[in-house]
Amino acid sequence: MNDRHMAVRRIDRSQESCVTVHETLERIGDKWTVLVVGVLEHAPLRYNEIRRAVVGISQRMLTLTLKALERDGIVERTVYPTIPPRVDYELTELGRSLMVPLRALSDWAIKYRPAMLAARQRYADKQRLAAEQPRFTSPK
Amino acid sequence: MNDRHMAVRRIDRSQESCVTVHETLERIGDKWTVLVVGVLEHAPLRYNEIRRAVVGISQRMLTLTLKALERDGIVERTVYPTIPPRVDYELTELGRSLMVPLRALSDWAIKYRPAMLAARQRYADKQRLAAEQPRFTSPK
DNA sequence: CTGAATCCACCAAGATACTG
DNA sequence: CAGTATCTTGGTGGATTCAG
Repeated sequence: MNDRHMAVRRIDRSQESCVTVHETLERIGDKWTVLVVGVLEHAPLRYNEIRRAVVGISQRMLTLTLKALERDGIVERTVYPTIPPRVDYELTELGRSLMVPLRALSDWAIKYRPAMLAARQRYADKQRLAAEQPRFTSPK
Repeated sequence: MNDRHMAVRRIDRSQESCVTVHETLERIGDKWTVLVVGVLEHAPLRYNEIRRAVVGISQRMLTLTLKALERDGIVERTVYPTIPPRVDYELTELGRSLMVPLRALSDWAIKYRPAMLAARQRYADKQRLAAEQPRFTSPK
């Protein structure tokens, strides 16, 4: 049994954790979640404060995102029954713990984004060349 | 100027890194990327080996995912011009560096998933109670 | 075996208007 | 101020077929 077979085997064992990451990413990998969590990192904010901080988010999406975050215990919702009503959102302990891997991802993104963009550029150039000079590679 | 104003101010400064995480998550937060990267962690694999390892992925999605990963320099594609053709995919150095924050996220997911599920359960119970016994909270 | 191409269903998400 | 409700749409992803 060669390396390849060993590797394919090993997939089964690591599949579990892969799926777990996948599920987590499906949860927080949507369009707005990390942005909302991000603005809540340093202090609790009110509904409209979040709305202003997360540029471009619609009311609907903010409400849905916050509700999902509340449901999963990432943020806590506090209602002050005043007039006008006031609702604060703040990260829970669980939410703050999420900031750790998020920061790791942030560090990676900041460090390697240039490399990614460079790779993308190289790929684009390669594609462009292949399209412009097909006679060199596929002399039909 | 109180804490809240300070916090709102600080958002501007941290906005940049938040957006960076957000962009990265939009890139790898899709349905299949992490799963594909996951199975490639330990060894290069051929197209159909990946297909079998990532249960449920369609040909189309695998091709699209691999192409995007190749474009961004996460995986490298090697063609062996044999008959039948053989194509190996393996993580690049950049791809392997991505495994680090991914593992951090994995650790978080494994550690706190129970807490998340528990929170979700509590939320569901709370909703159910509010729906079943509206007379206690909103005596219409 | 490794794709590319086409068609189609579904859903996330935006816009808008309304409410307590 | 803090949401809900409804409508609409662009894009993601699945199924299927064709090709080198």
